[in-house]
Amino acid sequence: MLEAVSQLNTYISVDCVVFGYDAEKLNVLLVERTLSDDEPMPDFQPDWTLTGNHVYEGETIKEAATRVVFNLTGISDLYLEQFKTFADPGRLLKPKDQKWLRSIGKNPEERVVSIGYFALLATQDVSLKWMGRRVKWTPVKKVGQLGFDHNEILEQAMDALRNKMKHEPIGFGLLPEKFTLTQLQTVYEQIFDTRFDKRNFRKKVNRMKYVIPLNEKQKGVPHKPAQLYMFSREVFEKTKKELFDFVI
Amino acid sequence: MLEAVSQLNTYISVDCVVFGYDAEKLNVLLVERTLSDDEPMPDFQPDWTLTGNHVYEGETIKEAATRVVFNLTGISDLYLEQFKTFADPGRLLKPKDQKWLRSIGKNPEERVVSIGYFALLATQDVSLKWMGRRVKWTPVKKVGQLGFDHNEILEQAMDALRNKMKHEPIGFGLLPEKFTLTQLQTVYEQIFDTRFDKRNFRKKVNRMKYVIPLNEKQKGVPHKPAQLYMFSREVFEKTKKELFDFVI
DNA sequence: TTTACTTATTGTATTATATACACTAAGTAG
DNA sequence: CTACTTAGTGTATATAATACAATAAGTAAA
Repeated sequence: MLEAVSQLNTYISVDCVVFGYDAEKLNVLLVERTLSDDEPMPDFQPDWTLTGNHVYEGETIKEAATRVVFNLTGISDLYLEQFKTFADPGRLLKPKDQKWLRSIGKNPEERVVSIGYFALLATQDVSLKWMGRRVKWTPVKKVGQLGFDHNEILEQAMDALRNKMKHEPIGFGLLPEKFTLTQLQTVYEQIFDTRFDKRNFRKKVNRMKYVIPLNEKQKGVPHKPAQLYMFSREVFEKTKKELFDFVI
Repeated sequence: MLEAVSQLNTYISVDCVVFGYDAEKLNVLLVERTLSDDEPMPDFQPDWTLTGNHVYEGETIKEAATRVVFNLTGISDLYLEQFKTFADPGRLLKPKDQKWLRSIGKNPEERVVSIGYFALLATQDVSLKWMGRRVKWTPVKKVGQLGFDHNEILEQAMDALRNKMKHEPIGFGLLPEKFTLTQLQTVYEQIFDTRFDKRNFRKKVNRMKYVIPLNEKQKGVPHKPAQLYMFSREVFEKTKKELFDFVI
């Protein structure tokens, strides 16, 4: 991955909401926010934030987001989408945020624009990289109070994810390359917090010619093994219908 | 409208793609880019750009976008949506852009983040305000080369508009409050560059209980006057179906 | 080997929506 | 009253949505 030699821009950052699905639930990647060891600030309790960084001069914002995700996961080939930008005055004005900004030598008055990206992957494809700070998966439903305005950013990312998933075949980004139909159904049930009828769900998938059955079955399960499938974006692009599937 | 006393931030701007529909075609609001009169730069030919401005310190980015649109149109109650942010290095590096930036005393090296909004309105509801620069409606299909990276921004706005219109009832934002079904159909035909069957289109609209017939007909037309309708967002919110109208 | 257990897989009937297609109705203008 | 223009409507067929329950294919334990 690109290792920019140029300087970090101080007022443009990207925040990445990295969603990881683990066959049961949707998780989000968080990093611990601490002060550097030599900072004498005993009242600063470490807490958690989304992953993000400022952009290098000379780097595009998408490159910056890709770099952030790559540095933590080692993955660069994933679904990554810019969903919203956060630039309001007051977004970094909580006392704890101000304290942290000062501690790393930033001007806490400076207005920082943060461009939000969300990324999708299957947690089983990832081993988290230690980048000098603790990193963890947290179930989205159990995320507590985050640093900065990151709870807001996470919420907006969830909205964007749900919206996109309603109309584009991106749920596959949360599954391993080979998956079962039950796994696929469960992804949608988890994210939309609902249940579907199995037969009707499969009828629907059946019509989608880009969900392709493989000559392979699940292994190592203590019950009837399920058929494995893969997603083909190529077939999707070729077979998708245009229009009149729209709302007025 | 808010008249900020604070200073303009130099590196955060909003660009507004103001779409106006005029019963025939989709237009976009452009402003002329000139040098101030006392600038001795005879080789700078005026050209056109989208409408935009930097944000005031203390102002949210949505407020800034609302202000920009209000100042040109006098309208503040319209559909306005953040669709994408443009912050790549090199987006303002064309010689003409550099010349212009220098002429207004900006550092042309500074990296400027521009947050893109698009807005919808019916041109007949608007009388353009003279803000010291020429302003005009241009048919989207006839837009030539714009200043800065505004052709790129316009294209992305069109993409966002089409996408949103496929799944949300926002087409009404381009029509006057009372409209005919033919007008509604034409909006969609223009924007998606296609034709629909009149009977099928009306059957579809008929099922949408939030498109409400009024006790009123078109006036002053030299043929059978059409029934007028209105859109009710309230009814829409109450009657919209949840889920399973999704793509896997 | 048999039984219990678990998850995978499948079909039918009903209703709603999509699509293709052409004629009549209600105005104005001359 | 005739010509012109746009508004408004119905039917038949195919596809998709929805509600609903029994059988199949494995493993694990008796």
